[in-house]
Amino acid sequence: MPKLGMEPIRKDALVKATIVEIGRVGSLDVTVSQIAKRAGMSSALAHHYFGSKEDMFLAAMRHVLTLYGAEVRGALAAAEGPEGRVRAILRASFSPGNFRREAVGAWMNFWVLAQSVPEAKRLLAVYQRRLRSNLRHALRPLAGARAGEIAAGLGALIDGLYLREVLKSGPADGAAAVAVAVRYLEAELGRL
Amino acid sequence: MPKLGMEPIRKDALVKATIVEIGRVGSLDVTVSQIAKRAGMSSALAHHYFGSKEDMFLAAMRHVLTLYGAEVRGALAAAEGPEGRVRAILRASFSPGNFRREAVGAWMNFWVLAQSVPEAKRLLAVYQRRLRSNLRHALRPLAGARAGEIAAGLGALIDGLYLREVLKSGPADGAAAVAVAVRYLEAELGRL
DNA sequence: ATTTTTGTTGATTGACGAGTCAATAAACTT
DNA sequence: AAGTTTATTGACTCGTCAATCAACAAAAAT
Repeated sequence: MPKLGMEPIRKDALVKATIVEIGRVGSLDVTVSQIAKRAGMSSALAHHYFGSKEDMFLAAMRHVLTLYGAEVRGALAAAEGPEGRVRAILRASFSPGNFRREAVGAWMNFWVLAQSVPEAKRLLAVYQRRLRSNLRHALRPLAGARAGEIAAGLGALIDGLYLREVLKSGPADGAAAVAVAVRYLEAELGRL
Repeated sequence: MPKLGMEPIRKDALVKATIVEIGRVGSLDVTVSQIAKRAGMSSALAHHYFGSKEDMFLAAMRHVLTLYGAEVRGALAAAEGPEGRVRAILRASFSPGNFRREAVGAWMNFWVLAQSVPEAKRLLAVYQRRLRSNLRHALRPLAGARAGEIAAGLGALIDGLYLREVLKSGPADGAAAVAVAVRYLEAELGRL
């Protein structure tokens, strides 16, 4: 009994299912059938809405990046003062949501995807540039000419702390990650 | 014309070919045939020496970790003074060899492998513990009680800088990575 | 009322790939 | 010389999976 206007609903369900499955399996070795099943439809329908598995992956990646972008933007809007802005970015980057099994798995594997799929590489590069630009902008009033260098360090540190979480068996600890990043920031600002 | 004592030679060739292929393809989606071909033998022989593809991956991972460990140990032996030891670890971590396409690809994908293969996870955890222990030990005389925290940050930073290199199209720049890490160190030691 | 568009799936195709096996050959052992 | 161990591969099995297709159903348009 086909209701109309299913396309966006189906696509959305597929994108979310893709992320969950990648996180569950821990790699991109997920079949379209697995994803479709979790999204409550046949694999044929998945192929109908997305032309290929790769398109599904890319859509999932855009979704994760969009969520993250929105989180950062929201945190920035509510922040006050230069330092508040930097801390807002850090808090958004290490929010509990970003440390959920699926999110971390998704990021990790999108990195791998970027190795072989140019469009994935492009998307990641855009995200990295934006993150760094945000950091640099927020740091300018605090660190002047050194803002760029500090932003580079902070950006890498954020990614590195992500990686750490992957290896831990227990529940991820975003607070600890924030603490490390804030320490670095304080050190760079000469407040030790 | 089978010469005897081929086993170690074949295994070695396979391990190296595995790393190269993973780096070339950019994911773990390499076939045993590809690896075997690059190593100059049939896929059947690869299966003969390693029981399975997974065993091949694990052997390759051990190889990479062993190389890195040896590099760090060598650099430490030649270092003088506490700060020299920290810098030695950084230099070893960001040596040109570790930034070659294959090496970076290998590391990235071993991280993914660790998600689904417990033995891989164990190996990576051992490496991480050792790196951190080395850093902490070297930092103790410089930072006292804060050595642990700083080591945690530096360890994550090292991994994060790796990730950055993956996205860059041009040749990797180890020197820039070292510079960022050293900045972090200097900042934490309050020498800005 | 019938044609078109949208939604949906079971069944199928076609390719590919991990792992096995039988067979062959050269070296070592007795 | 006969037998054993090691090296090696082509051919094969068996499974999996992305992508396609034919067919069916319901809403919209004509």
